[in-house]
Amino acid sequence: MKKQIVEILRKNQLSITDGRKKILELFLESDSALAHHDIEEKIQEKFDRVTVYRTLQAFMDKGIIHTIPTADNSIKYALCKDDCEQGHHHDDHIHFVCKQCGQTICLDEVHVPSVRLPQGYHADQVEVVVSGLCKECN
Amino acid sequence: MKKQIVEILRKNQLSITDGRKKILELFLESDSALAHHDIEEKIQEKFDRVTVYRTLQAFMDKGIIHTIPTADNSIKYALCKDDCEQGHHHDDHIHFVCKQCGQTICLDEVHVPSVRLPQGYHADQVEVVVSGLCKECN
DNA sequence: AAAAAAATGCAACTTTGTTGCAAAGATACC
DNA sequence: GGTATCTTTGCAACAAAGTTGCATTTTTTT
Ligand SMILES: [Mn+2]
Ligand SMILES: [Mn+2]
Ligand SMILES: [Zn+2]
Ligand SMILES: [Zn+2]
Repeated sequence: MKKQIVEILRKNQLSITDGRKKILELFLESDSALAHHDIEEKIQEKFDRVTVYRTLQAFMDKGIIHTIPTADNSIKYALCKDDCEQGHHHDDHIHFVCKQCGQTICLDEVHVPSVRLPQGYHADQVEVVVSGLCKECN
Repeated sequence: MKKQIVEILRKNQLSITDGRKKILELFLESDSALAHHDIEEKIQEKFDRVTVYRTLQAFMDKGIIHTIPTADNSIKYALCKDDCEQGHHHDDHIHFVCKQCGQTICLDEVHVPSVRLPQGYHADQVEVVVSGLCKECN
């Protein structure tokens, strides 16, 4: 695990720091997406709030994590499983938000459906967020 | 128009106040979704920030407007065209965000596709947000 | 027109996010 | 390993966004 973490950081040309290792570990351990707030809560050692922001930004830039849109002003972040790179994400899976337990989950095996847009529109990216009851809560 | 505004408020059992009339007018006039911030900008008369929050909340509760999730912490709001009521929204259309002009648009004529979830999951609601180039910017 | 009910504005506060800069830490090179 | 260089961190100070209680104003009801 520790090995894998350093591996990922190195592969992405990020210097290996305690904060980055810890936050990346959090993502690797978690099976649901994390908001900035969740990260600050879950980290026992305290890293400055600003560091967490900057780390998330760095991970985003490198294509290590991706965002999941929400309607409550609390962007969620999750590991990219696919081959995302520096500046280009290719996460084409859908996301699930459980109304019971509140967890946000990447359903990597469910690909985003293709949507037919009206004449003139050009789609770059399709985000699908399904809410309801998850496997556990159902 | 003025007539329609009062009509909508009355139908939803909201008392007719200047703030609500003005904000509802804004939504009726706009062809793109509005964030809280946009509303404060567009209103010339100044209503207190808190009033705007409370108005949006009231409109949401009544099913007059619906939210559109974003990945940048700026929830967008738009009029419900369908038959949304007190507590139950039935907006099953997709949303489009233009990367050029930044506008968020309800594509009322494009229904959300059905997604097949893994065993055990139960979907209540499907949100689809497509981003790319809009009709105008393409 | 008066009474009752509801919405507003204000103040005070909390939470969230941003920026510049000095200190600390990581990497590269010898 | 030891040192120079480059990067990251924490802190402070700030800005923006969101919440709550309460007195005043406005709207609705009678
Ligand atoms: Mn995902
Ligand atoms: Mn819509
Ligand atoms: Zn659940
Ligand atoms: Zn556009």
